[in-house]
Amino acid sequence: MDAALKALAEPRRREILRLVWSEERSATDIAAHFTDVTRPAVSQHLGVLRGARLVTERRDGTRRLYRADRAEMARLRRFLDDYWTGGLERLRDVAEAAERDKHRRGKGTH
Amino acid sequence: MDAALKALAEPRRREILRLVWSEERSATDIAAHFTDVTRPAVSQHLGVLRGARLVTERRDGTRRLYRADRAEMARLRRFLDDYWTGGLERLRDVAEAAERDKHRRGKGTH
DNA sequence: CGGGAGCGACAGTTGACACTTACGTAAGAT
DNA sequence: ATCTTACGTAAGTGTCAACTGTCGCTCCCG
Repeated sequence: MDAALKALAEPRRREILRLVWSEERSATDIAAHFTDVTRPAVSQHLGVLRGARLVTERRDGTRRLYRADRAEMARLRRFLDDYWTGGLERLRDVAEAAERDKHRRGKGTH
Repeated sequence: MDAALKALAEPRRREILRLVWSEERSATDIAAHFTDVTRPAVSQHLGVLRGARLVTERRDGTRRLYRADRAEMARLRRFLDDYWTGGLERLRDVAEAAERDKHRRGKGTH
Protein backbone atom coordinates (compact mmCIF):
# COMPACT_ATOMS: atom_id res chain seq x y z
CA MET A 1 0.00 0.00 0.00
CA ASP A 2 2.88 2.26 0.79
CA ALA A 3 4.31 1.38 -2.62
CA ALA A 4 1.07 2.31 -4.35
CA LEU A 5 0.92 5.77 -2.78
CA LYS A 6 4.55 6.38 -3.56
CA ALA A 7 4.02 5.29 -7.15
CA LEU A 8 1.09 7.64 -7.59
CA ALA A 9 3.02 10.55 -6.13
CA GLU A 10 4.96 10.80 -9.39
CA PRO A 11 3.00 12.71 -12.06
CA ARG A 12 4.65 10.82 -14.88
CA ARG A 13 3.49 7.52 -13.49
CA ARG A 14 -0.04 8.84 -13.15
CA GLU A 15 0.06 9.76 -16.80
CA ILE A 16 1.34 6.32 -17.74
CA LEU A 17 -1.35 4.73 -15.63
CA ARG A 18 -3.93 6.80 -17.42
CA LEU A 19 -2.66 5.60 -20.79
CA VAL A 20 -3.14 1.97 -19.83
CA TRP A 21 -6.35 2.52 -17.94
CA SER A 22 -8.82 1.50 -20.61
CA GLU A 23 -6.63 -0.37 -23.06
CA GLU A 24 -3.53 -2.51 -23.20
CA ARG A 25 -0.38 -0.81 -24.45
CA SER A 26 3.18 -1.87 -25.12
CA ALA A 27 6.12 -0.19 -23.42
CA THR A 28 7.34 1.43 -26.64
CA ASP A 29 3.84 2.63 -27.42
CA ILE A 30 3.67 4.29 -24.03
CA ALA A 31 7.11 5.84 -24.42
CA ALA A 32 6.05 7.28 -27.77
CA HIS A 33 3.52 9.45 -25.95
CA PHE A 34 6.29 11.35 -24.24
CA THR A 35 8.67 13.63 -26.04
CA ASP A 36 11.02 14.40 -23.21
CA VAL A 37 11.65 10.97 -21.76
CA THR A 38 13.52 7.98 -23.12
CA ARG A 39 12.07 4.49 -23.37
CA PRO A 40 14.19 2.99 -20.60
CA ALA A 41 12.91 5.61 -18.21
CA VAL A 42 9.35 4.61 -19.04
CA SER A 43 10.37 1.00 -18.56
CA GLN A 44 11.60 1.82 -15.08
CA HIS A 45 8.35 3.58 -14.26
CA LEU A 46 6.46 0.53 -15.44
CA GLY A 47 8.59 -1.56 -13.14
CA VAL A 48 7.63 0.62 -10.19
CA LEU A 49 3.95 0.49 -11.13
CA ARG A 50 4.21 -3.25 -11.47
CA GLY A 51 5.90 -3.51 -8.08
CA ALA A 52 2.98 -1.58 -6.60
CA ARG A 53 0.55 -3.98 -8.33
CA LEU A 54 -1.01 -1.04 -10.10
CA VAL A 55 -0.48 -2.57 -13.55
CA THR A 56 -0.44 -6.10 -14.87
CA GLU A 57 1.95 -7.39 -17.50
CA ARG A 58 1.15 -9.80 -20.30
CA ARG A 59 3.76 -11.19 -22.73
CA ASP A 60 2.86 -11.34 -26.38
CA GLY A 61 5.81 -12.54 -28.41
CA THR A 62 8.56 -9.97 -28.10
CA ARG A 63 6.18 -7.38 -26.72
CA ARG A 64 4.91 -6.83 -23.20
CA LEU A 65 1.48 -5.36 -22.83
CA TYR A 66 0.51 -3.41 -19.74
CA ARG A 67 -2.87 -2.66 -18.33
CA ALA A 68 -4.04 -0.86 -15.19
CA ASP A 69 -5.16 -3.05 -12.32
CA ARG A 70 -8.38 -1.39 -11.28
CA ALA A 71 -8.88 -3.73 -8.34
CA GLU A 72 -5.73 -2.40 -6.73
CA MET A 73 -6.91 1.14 -7.28
CA ALA A 74 -10.14 0.25 -5.54
CA ARG A 75 -8.16 -1.14 -2.63
CA LEU A 76 -6.24 2.09 -2.42
CA ARG A 77 -9.42 4.11 -2.30
CA ARG A 78 -10.79 1.94 0.46
CA PHE A 79 -7.54 2.41 2.35
CA LEU A 80 -7.91 6.17 2.19
CA ASP A 81 -11.47 5.83 3.40
CA ASP A 82 -10.71 3.66 6.40
CA TYR A 83 -7.18 4.42 7.52
CA TRP A 84 -7.74 7.66 9.36
CA THR A 85 -10.90 6.57 11.05
CA GLY A 86 -9.03 3.89 12.97
CA GLY A 87 -9.67 0.66 11.12
CA LEU A 88 -7.59 -2.48 11.20
CA GLU A 89 -5.34 -1.28 8.41
CA ARG A 90 -4.24 1.56 10.66
CA LEU A 91 -2.84 -0.86 13.20
CA ARG A 92 -0.94 -2.66 10.49
CA ASP A 93 0.62 0.55 9.25
CA VAL A 94 1.58 1.67 12.72
CA ALA A 95 3.28 -1.67 13.25
CA GLU A 96 5.13 -1.22 9.99
CA ALA A 97 6.25 2.21 11.10
CA ALA A 98 7.57 0.86 14.39
CA GLU A 99 9.47 -1.80 12.51
CA ARG A 100 10.94 0.78 10.18
CA ASP A 101 11.98 2.90 13.16
CA LYS A 102 13.83 -0.02 14.65
CA HIS A 103 15.79 -0.55 11.48
CA ARG A 104 16.59 3.11 11.16
CA ARG A 105 17.76 3.31 14.72
CA GLY A 106 19.84 0.19 14.25
CA LYS A 107 21.55 1.62 11.22
CA GLY A 108 21.95 5.09 12.67
CA THR A 109 23.55 4.26 15.99
CA HIS A 110 26.48 2.08 15.02
CA MET B 1 -3.62 17.71 -5.70
CA ASP B 2 -0.15 16.69 -6.69
CA ALA B 3 1.05 18.09 -3.37
CA ALA B 4 -1.51 16.05 -1.45
CA LEU B 5 -0.45 12.76 -3.04
CA LYS B 6 3.20 13.57 -2.49
CA ALA B 7 2.52 14.42 1.14
CA LEU B 8 0.70 11.16 1.73
CA ALA B 9 3.48 9.15 0.12
CA GLU B 10 5.58 9.69 3.22
CA PRO B 11 4.66 7.21 6.00
CA ARG B 12 5.71 9.62 8.71
CA ARG B 13 3.27 12.21 7.46
CA ARG B 14 0.47 9.68 7.35
CA GLU B 15 1.15 8.91 10.97
CA ILE B 16 1.16 12.59 11.86
CA LEU B 17 -2.07 13.06 9.97
CA ARG B 18 -3.58 10.20 11.90
CA LEU B 19 -2.58 11.83 15.18
CA VAL B 20 -4.41 15.03 14.34
CA TRP B 21 -7.33 13.32 12.66
CA SER B 22 -9.82 13.41 15.51
CA GLU B 23 -8.25 15.95 17.85
CA GLU B 24 -6.14 19.07 17.78
CA ARG B 25 -2.49 18.64 18.73
CA SER B 26 0.50 20.92 19.17
CA ALA B 27 3.77 20.40 17.30
CA THR B 28 5.64 19.37 20.45
CA ASP B 29 2.87 17.01 21.42
CA ILE B 30 3.12 15.36 18.02
CA ALA B 31 6.90 15.18 18.15
CA ALA B 32 6.67 13.46 21.54
CA HIS B 33 5.02 10.52 19.81
CA PHE B 34 8.17 9.81 17.86
CA THR B 35 11.39 8.63 19.42
CA ASP B 36 13.67 8.84 16.40
CA VAL B 37 12.80 12.23 14.97
CA THR B 38 13.45 15.70 16.28
CA ARG B 39 10.83 18.34 16.73
CA PRO B 40 12.00 20.57 13.85
CA ALA B 41 11.62 17.60 11.52
CA VAL B 42 8.02 17.20 12.63
CA SER B 43 7.59 20.92 12.14
CA GLN B 44 8.74 20.59 8.55
CA HIS B 45 6.36 17.74 7.93
CA LEU B 46 3.56 19.86 9.32
CA GLY B 47 4.61 22.56 6.89
CA VAL B 48 4.32 20.14 4.00
CA LEU B 49 0.95 18.90 5.17
CA ARG B 50 -0.18 22.48 5.54
CA GLY B 51 1.05 23.30 2.03
CA ALA B 52 -1.03 20.41 0.75
CA ARG B 53 -4.05 21.76 2.64
CA LEU B 54 -4.29 18.48 4.51
CA VAL B 55 -4.11 20.14 7.93
CA THR B 56 -5.28 23.47 9.31
CA GLU B 57 -3.36 25.55 11.80
CA ARG B 58 -4.77 27.51 14.73
CA ARG B 59 -2.71 29.76 17.01
CA ASP B 60 -3.30 29.53 20.72
CA GLY B 61 -0.88 31.74 22.57
CA THR B 62 2.60 30.42 22.00
CA ARG B 63 1.29 27.10 20.72
CA ARG B 64 0.02 26.17 17.29
CA LEU B 65 -2.64 23.53 17.13
CA TYR B 66 -3.03 21.37 14.06
CA ARG B 67 -5.99 19.39 12.88
CA ALA B 68 -6.64 17.26 9.81
CA ASP B 69 -8.70 18.86 7.06
CA ARG B 70 -11.15 16.13 6.21
CA ALA B 71 -12.68 18.07 3.36
CA GLU B 72 -9.37 17.97 1.51
CA MET B 73 -9.14 14.24 2.12
CA ALA B 74 -12.58 13.88 0.59
CA ARG B 75 -11.42 15.85 -2.45
CA LEU B 76 -8.48 13.51 -2.81
CA ARG B 77 -10.71 10.47 -2.68
CA ARG B 78 -12.94 11.93 -5.37
CA PHE B 79 -9.85 12.61 -7.45
CA LEU B 80 -8.83 8.97 -7.26
CA ASP B 81 -12.33 8.01 -8.29
CA ASP B 82 -12.60 10.27 -11.30
CA TYR B 83 -9.12 10.90 -12.61
CA TRP B 84 -8.52 7.70 -14.52
CA THR B 85 -11.98 7.51 -15.96
CA GLY B 86 -11.45 10.74 -17.85
CA GLY B 87 -13.08 13.43 -15.76
CA LEU B 88 -12.34 17.12 -15.90
CA GLU B 89 -9.61 16.84 -13.32
CA ARG B 90 -7.71 14.62 -15.70
CA LEU B 91 -7.51 17.40 -18.26
CA ARG B 92 -6.23 19.77 -15.65
CA ASP B 93 -3.48 17.35 -14.61
CA VAL B 94 -2.43 16.69 -18.18
CA ALA B 95 -2.18 20.43 -18.69
CA GLU B 96 -0.03 20.65 -15.58
CA ALA B 97 2.20 17.92 -16.91
CA ALA B 98 2.63 19.72 -20.23
CA GLU B 99 3.51 22.89 -18.38
CA ARG B 100 6.04 21.05 -16.28
CA ASP B 101 7.58 19.54 -19.40
CA LYS B 102 7.98 22.98 -20.90
CA HIS B 103 9.84 24.22 -17.88
CA ARG B 104 12.04 21.16 -17.79
CA ARG B 105 12.84 21.42 -21.43
CA GLY B 106 13.47 25.14 -21.06
CA LYS B 107 15.90 24.54 -18.25
CA GLY B 108 17.51 21.53 -19.90
CA THR B 109 18.35 23.15 -23.21
CA HIS B 110 19.35 26.49 -21.74
C1' DC C 1 10.59 44.53 31.65
C1' DG C 2 13.40 40.25 31.69
C1' DG C 3 13.31 35.14 31.39
C1' DG C 4 11.70 30.90 29.83
C1' DA C 5 8.93 28.01 26.85
C1' DG C 6 7.07 26.80 22.29
C1' DC C 7 7.81 26.92 17.22
C1' DG C 8 9.31 28.18 12.74
C1' DA C 9 13.30 29.39 9.71
C1' DC C 10 17.93 28.62 8.02
C1' DA C 11 22.27 26.25 6.45
C1' DG C 12 24.40 21.81 5.74
C1' DT C 13 24.56 16.78 5.09
C1' DT C 14 22.99 12.56 3.40
C1' DG C 15 20.15 9.23 1.05
C1' DA C 16 16.54 8.41 -2.43
C1' DC C 17 15.19 8.62 -7.11
C1' DA C 18 14.24 10.10 -11.92
C1' DC C 19 16.84 10.26 -15.77
C1' DT C 20 20.51 9.19 -19.21
C1' DT C 21 23.52 6.06 -22.19
C1' DA C 22 25.22 1.56 -23.04
C1' DC C 23 24.55 -3.20 -22.99
C1' DG C 24 22.31 -7.96 -22.69
C1' DT C 25 18.42 -10.97 -24.00
C1' DA C 26 14.36 -13.21 -26.06
C1' DA C 27 11.29 -13.78 -29.99
C1' DG C 28 9.97 -13.15 -34.91
C1' DA C 29 11.64 -12.09 -39.85
C1' DT C 30 14.86 -12.85 -43.88
C1' DA D 1 22.10 -18.86 -38.70
C1' DT D 2 21.85 -13.74 -38.75
C1' DC D 3 19.56 -9.49 -38.49
C1' DT D 4 15.91 -6.78 -36.31
C1' DT D 5 12.61 -5.55 -33.09
C1' DA D 6 11.09 -4.92 -28.35
C1' DC D 7 12.34 -5.03 -24.11
C1' DG D 8 14.61 -5.02 -19.31
C1' DT D 9 18.91 -4.04 -16.73
C1' DA D 10 23.39 -1.86 -15.20
C1' DA D 11 26.14 2.04 -14.15
C1' DG D 12 26.62 6.89 -13.62
C1' DT D 13 24.83 11.69 -12.88
C1' DG D 14 21.97 15.57 -11.18
C1' DT D 15 18.35 16.97 -8.32
C1' DC D 16 15.28 16.91 -4.55
C1' DA D 17 13.89 16.34 0.07
C1' DA D 18 14.20 14.50 4.86
C1' DC D 19 16.83 15.09 8.59
C1' DT D 20 19.98 17.51 12.30
C1' DG D 21 21.61 21.47 14.90
C1' DT D 22 21.36 26.28 15.64
C1' DC D 23 19.27 30.54 15.70
C1' DG D 24 15.52 34.02 16.11
C1' DC D 25 10.87 35.19 17.00
C1' DT D 26 6.59 35.43 19.80
C1' DC D 27 3.85 34.84 23.78
C1' DC D 28 3.04 34.25 28.72
C1' DC D 29 4.47 34.75 33.62
C1' DG D 30 7.14 36.81 37.48
